[in-house]
Amino acid sequence: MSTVAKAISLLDMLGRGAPETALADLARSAGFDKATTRRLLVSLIAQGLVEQDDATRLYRLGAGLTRLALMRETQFPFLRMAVPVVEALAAETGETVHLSEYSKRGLISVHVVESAKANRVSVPLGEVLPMHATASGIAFLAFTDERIREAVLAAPMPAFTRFTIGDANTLAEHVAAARASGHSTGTQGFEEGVISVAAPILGADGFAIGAIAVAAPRVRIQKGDIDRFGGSVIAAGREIGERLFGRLPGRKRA
Amino acid sequence: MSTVAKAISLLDMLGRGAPETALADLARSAGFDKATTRRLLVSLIAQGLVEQDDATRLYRLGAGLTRLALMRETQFPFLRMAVPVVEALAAETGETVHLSEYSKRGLISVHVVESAKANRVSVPLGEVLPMHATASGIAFLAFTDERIREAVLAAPMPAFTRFTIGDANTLAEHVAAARASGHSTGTQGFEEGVISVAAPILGADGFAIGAIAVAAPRVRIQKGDIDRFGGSVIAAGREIGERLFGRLPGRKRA
DNA sequence: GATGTCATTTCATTATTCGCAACGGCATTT
DNA sequence: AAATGCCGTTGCGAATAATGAAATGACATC
Repeated sequence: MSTVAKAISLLDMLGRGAPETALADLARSAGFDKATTRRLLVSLIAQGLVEQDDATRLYRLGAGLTRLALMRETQFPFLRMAVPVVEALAAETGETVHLSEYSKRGLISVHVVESAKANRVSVPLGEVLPMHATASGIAFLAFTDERIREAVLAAPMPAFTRFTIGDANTLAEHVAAARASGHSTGTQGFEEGVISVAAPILGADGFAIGAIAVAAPRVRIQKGDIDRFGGSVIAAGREIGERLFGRLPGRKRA
Repeated sequence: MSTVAKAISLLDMLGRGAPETALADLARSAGFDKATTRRLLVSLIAQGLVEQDDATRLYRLGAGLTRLALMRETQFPFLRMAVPVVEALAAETGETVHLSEYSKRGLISVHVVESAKANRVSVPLGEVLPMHATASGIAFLAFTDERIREAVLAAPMPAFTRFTIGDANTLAEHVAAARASGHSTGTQGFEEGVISVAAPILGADGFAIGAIAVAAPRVRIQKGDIDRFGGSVIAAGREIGERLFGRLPGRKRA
């Protein structure tokens, strides 16, 4: 494990739990020696990625992360382009809508608009969505590079509910159906009682870079709702792609 | 120089220039060997903080940064609490308003609402504002921990314009005036033709954690505008602090 | 006042990182 | 077509940075 990987894993741990963490807790859950952990934190503090409370000695994520994320957003305005579309879709459907972006680790939920209804689906920001267990993941897989798809199909598929897809064949069927129809459906695969409908967001090269999804409590879904949501998320996903890269991204750039 | 410091400096370079950078350029401007640079990038890619275009081999900042920044925002909702106040101040003043947060490197501008007027001040997101050359920096210094203030007063003060404050005595005077009045004024110290008025945002311990500022073209500022803006930014800064930490943070936590 | 926990520092050992050099791919130039 | 130059990538011995055990001091609890 490289030193930078260790340092970044500390950032992950700082992000996971409470807003602030003690050195000993961090060292314990990371599995590093206390001295090692502290040296890594000192390096991260010097770069502004971590801050330490002067009084309590507790560590927390630093503003340097916000800075880097803003610089990325300036270079590639994913949120600026996508958020209005997400809001519109949420208004149209009245259900929770969430937007996710591909990363090595999985799909990262980067924006959420929750339904105004009392019984609604909640999605934490920054959460990593598993590819095999969510509508967003399946929609993404259906339109991504073959190597990524094969890697996910070959990887283990942890079960989150008793409905989670657990084998490569079933997953491949769902992916094929999504590629054919342009949208995917997730039925309680990640959380019980939740049904989602998702569509991919395509990049300049025609491969998926993320997904947009409508998520609603199962009890509220009527016959026809899924098809209606499907058409809406497809349109929304396509509009985001067009706003980011211009009109009509085809399979493979010209 | 620690390995993690090198890796993070690469993230900085990726954020600075064009949206995508080649390995050779990165190695050159960072001063690392090509092999070293690449190994660091590979580590960063594995963690999702950097992405590489499969076709062009160019590197760019990755979605993992957005994830970490969102997790931080979840733990400490600075933007969620502050943005509405920034918007309100922008609406009230009709000028550009920007919000910044303290970091080891300087004040990071984390949100900007630009004036609707044609002649307006523009502030790039993620930019690091120098403490000695901006109204925000002086407002921050006036209400920060003594050690941070002394460190800035002792540090070199690069000149950005012919109006930039260049010596510790002058800066200390401005800071003292800001502490007395509750707000600061920046007169073309960072960019010519721009006047800013700023107030601190105080944390739970009574020390500054950031600043909020109104920035307008010098030619539009009338007599009385500065005092009017001063009162408004003080109120806005205080409201952000209250929204974040509850009512009435005094000097030093009880 | 004793005990336990915590953050921080030190130091010899070890493992990781480093930079040189070489290779193959690709484009432009001769 | 051959040659040149630049690029990204990889291998290997040398150099350096990271490591973990242990010691220290501060703090709170018992």
